[in-house]
Amino acid sequence: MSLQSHSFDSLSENRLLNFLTPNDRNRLLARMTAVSFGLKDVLYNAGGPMPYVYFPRNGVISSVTVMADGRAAEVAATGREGVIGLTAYYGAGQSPEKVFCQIPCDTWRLGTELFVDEVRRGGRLQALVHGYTRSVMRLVAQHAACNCLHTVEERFAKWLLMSRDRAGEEEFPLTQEFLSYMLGVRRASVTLAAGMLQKAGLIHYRHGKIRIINGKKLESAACECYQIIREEFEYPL
Amino acid sequence: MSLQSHSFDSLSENRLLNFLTPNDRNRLLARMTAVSFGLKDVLYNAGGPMPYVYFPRNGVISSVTVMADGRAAEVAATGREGVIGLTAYYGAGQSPEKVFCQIPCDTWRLGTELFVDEVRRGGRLQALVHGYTRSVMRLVAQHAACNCLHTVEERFAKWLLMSRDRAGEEEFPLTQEFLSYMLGVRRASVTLAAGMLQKAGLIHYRHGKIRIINGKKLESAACECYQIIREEFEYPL
DNA sequence: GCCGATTTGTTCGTTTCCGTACGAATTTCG
DNA sequence: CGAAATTCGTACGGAAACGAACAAATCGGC
Repeated sequence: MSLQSHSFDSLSENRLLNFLTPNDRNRLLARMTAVSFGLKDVLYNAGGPMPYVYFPRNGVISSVTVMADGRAAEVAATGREGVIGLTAYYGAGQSPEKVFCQIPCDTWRLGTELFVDEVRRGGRLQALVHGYTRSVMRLVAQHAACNCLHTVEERFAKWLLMSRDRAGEEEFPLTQEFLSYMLGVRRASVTLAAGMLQKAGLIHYRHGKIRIINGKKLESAACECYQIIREEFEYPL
Repeated sequence: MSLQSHSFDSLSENRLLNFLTPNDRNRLLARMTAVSFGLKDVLYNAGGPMPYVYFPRNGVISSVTVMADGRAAEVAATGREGVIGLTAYYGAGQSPEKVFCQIPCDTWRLGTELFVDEVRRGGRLQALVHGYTRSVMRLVAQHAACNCLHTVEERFAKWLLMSRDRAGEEEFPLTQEFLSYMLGVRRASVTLAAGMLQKAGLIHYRHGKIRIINGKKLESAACECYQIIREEFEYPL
């Protein structure tokens, strides 16, 4: 994690912040700090405190539910369309999930209490946060059903496409070990699925990096959940 | 679905409403109608309108995500601890899920716009709704991971216990066909799991009715997710 | 360019669950 | 009471994924 100084740009690269009026946005930015995260840097531990909320400007942040035996599954991925620490606004004292950096990213960091106060003021920020809440609930619900009903290969493709959309990149760092943790399956199952998709020419990967070759066909390989989620997050105001 | 007249009792049998001040509660009750639902009655269709919200007084309401091929999986069960139609407050024009009656119940029905206006006033109702939102997000996230990581038998036991807590009954109507729809698995898989639990003396079932015989042991048969969710909603033992 | 660490490929037997099908038991209703 | 409908038991082959282990490929640092 690294801190940087910043000038008060008109746009913030975060969708929620960008929908604010320039006045509101600048007031918030004045209280924020630019913070960057590297691969696997932890923002919150499960059951740990949430002193800050974060507005990603790029990259992807993952939230995973961890079971008692250490196994885990991702419940949400957040990019520049959202904010990390939403549940604090709804009264959570500790993070219910482990939250960490999946694709290296830059964020705006804001003290949690400041965030809560700002949202409570109402206005457009509150409307945005409420709309985002609705989208997150839909996302998690769709994942829940998806995890019951769809194969590893379909979920693998869905996951890649979602990461691409959020990061805005066709290539990003990703090990199969890591992804098996996200999907809640064996690493060998990921190898199998990855091999199929690579043979079909949809992706290319190699020692910790993966690249999407044919996004259109990859969408066909993914389950319907991907489209549903993508549409959910294309909310205008 | 049936409508009944009602007198303005001081308590409503719904946990959210009961936490309100008597004044607030009575103001809401004055605008509500008592509505009862029978098995499989539909409150909202997926993509359909949400003209009313409902505060259950007993029984259980299920929300399921339905896929294009008709298969489905439950993402939430709601009893007297919550409210149906929460997402309307967060700006949803249509229900993202199919919502229907799982265990026959009586509810208080309130016009959606009235509900939204009341919550927007702030005060204790808003605090309760926000806290409930947090709990629901946790519930759905836990289900999402659970669906990846736990067996049908574990999830079966979890489901029974959650239904019992919400309905406040040890016995309720339930067909295996119905449950297979909830769990997103084959009916034959449910038969297998049910047979195991019955042989072990934890439950007894017969032609559409199921009874919990040994709740304590059933908790051991369930995955850890059950306890986590129960604590989240602070159900009494 | 070599070495250790990381990442990926592959194998084995096993378990869980699937899709399908059909018969038996139970309940409902005319 | 008898017929129809619902619900449950079970069986089959097959697919998907598991847990574990080991070998091969690739990369980064020296």
